[in-house]
Amino acid sequence: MRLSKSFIPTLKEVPAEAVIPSHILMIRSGLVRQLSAGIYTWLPLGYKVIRKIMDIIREEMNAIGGQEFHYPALNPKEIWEQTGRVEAFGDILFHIKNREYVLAPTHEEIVAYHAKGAVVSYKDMPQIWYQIQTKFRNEPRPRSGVIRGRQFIMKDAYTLDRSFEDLDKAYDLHDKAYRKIFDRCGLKYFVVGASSGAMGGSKSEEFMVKSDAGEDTVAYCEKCGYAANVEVAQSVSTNAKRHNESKPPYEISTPNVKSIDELCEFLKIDEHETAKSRVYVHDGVPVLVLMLGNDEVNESKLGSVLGGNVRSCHPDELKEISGADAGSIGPIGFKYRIIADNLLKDANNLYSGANKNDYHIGGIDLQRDVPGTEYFDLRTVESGEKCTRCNSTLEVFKAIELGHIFKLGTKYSEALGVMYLDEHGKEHPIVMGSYGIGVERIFACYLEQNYDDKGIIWKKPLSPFDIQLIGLNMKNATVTEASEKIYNDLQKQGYEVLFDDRTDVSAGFKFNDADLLGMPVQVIAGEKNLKDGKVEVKLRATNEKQIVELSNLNVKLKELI
RNA sequence: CGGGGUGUAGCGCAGCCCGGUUAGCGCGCUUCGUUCGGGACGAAGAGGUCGGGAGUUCGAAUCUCCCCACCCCGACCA
Repeated sequence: MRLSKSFIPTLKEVPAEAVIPSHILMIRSGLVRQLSAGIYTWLPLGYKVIRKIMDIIREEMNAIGGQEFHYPALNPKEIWEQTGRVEAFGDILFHIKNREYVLAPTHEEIVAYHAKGAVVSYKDMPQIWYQIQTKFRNEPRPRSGVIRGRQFIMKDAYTLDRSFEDLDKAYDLHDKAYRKIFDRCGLKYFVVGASSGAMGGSKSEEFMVKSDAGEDTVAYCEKCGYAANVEVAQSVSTNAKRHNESKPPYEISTPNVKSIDELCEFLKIDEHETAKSRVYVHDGVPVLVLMLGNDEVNESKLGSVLGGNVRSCHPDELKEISGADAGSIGPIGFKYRIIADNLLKDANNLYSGANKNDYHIGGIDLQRDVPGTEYFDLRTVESGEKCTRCNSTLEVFKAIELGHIFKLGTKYSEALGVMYLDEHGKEHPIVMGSYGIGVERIFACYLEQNYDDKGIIWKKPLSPFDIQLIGLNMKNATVTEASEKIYNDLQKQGYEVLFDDRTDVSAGFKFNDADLLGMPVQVIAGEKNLKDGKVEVKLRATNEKQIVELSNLNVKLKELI
């Protein structure tokens, strides 16, 4: 493609609305333009990359027996009501104003609808149905460029099986296919076991990429591959001690001592001798949560332990509940339910609040003094703690979810009555699986992982072009003739070439544009080298440059690409 | 939805606090000339409902009120 005739609006300056590297690069290199919050137009160069990603996904989905569909984005609301998901999605679901339609945020219902009455025998299964299509979600806050949009491209696949055993097989096929897809795209990713939430299924895995732009926080062990959302992650941590001798509880005057740090400083004790108190309200009833030292309560873990409705207590409620303000609350004399983190199990000689302002109590033996205490894992894993599997060091960081695979089970088939007959003529609901990949997220994650201060660094699989051919000074006849010939030759060799044939742009400008756009190889045709029958070949990734005989160019490129 | 910020030429910004000619600057764009291997130079140009509405005032980009859009943090996130 000729740059002089292409719409590739590169920008020298950083657009105000872009903050994260991938978003900045997409806009600066003319790949994408924003239309509205969370809604983007893919420009030709960007769409070329999108198509390459989609092709890789297609090849790998077809390889496991997937059949490509194209489901409608516009769906009758009625079907969504039958599965209760109009309510479940709430404001996230886009509603059409002048007809009873919704814009599909995913397609379980539609797959089940078409399977009904059509996939009727155990002989009709297994099936893998997938599509690559635009999805709509009314995100309350779109952000991070294309990473969280209101309209986005998703590959979604659905499996239909007769049994949970067969679903396991379909799930494993997708697990393997996903790894191939992300490997081929050149991404560094990891896999997290996750809870499947409102999708309504059992087992699920998330494929994730480490990134500050991510929306999830995960704990990851490089050594053994343990990865978990911090909402559920666990680590090896040291329990509070149980000393041979339990001191009797005694009150200590601690004027103006509120935090654990202050308490340790005031009493010259170690954090591990203290229990921090947090009060929550669970379905209207106060609960005291005790944590060892300065450990933070993990509210997701707390939520799943307690169930129901949990909120942290307002400061002005504390006095009435406990008799003291924050900083002086503790288990002794607390009149409601008390739960504690596992690390505090049966600890003694602890210091904690006295439920009386400016007083703490020492010599607390949880076994003896607070016998009703229930113990759970309630703490949040932090970077540097040890992995529960291999005892190596865990790292906690933000990550972007690229793909998610679920074992759905029979939720949708039962809701919509999608049944088949087994070999004994007995009726069963079809067992479904659901598997998504965010196409733009692959794009954004690739950029997050492959750029430098000059711009994008493409590798062959996703690069919109293999080669950027730069004709320097296209007003010079030698350069024009030679570069036109090279352009034709390279294309005949089967390379995708972006030819910078602009006549009105200086050399430096072309070099910088080429580095910004980031094709893996640059072929630079200038008067200086052409007069010796040579061109310069530059590798974008390493900035390695070599002068190559024109006659040897094809051989050289074969080595490089 | 809570908190913070921004909105002035295609892009990036100044001007606003303290109202007063014809609203500026850089980049980009057009024309001509020069230059031609690391974001060239000169000259001449085009381009603006100052986000929208209402108000205060002799006079509003500037002050007041309402609304909208976009960005960031949080909540939310099958």
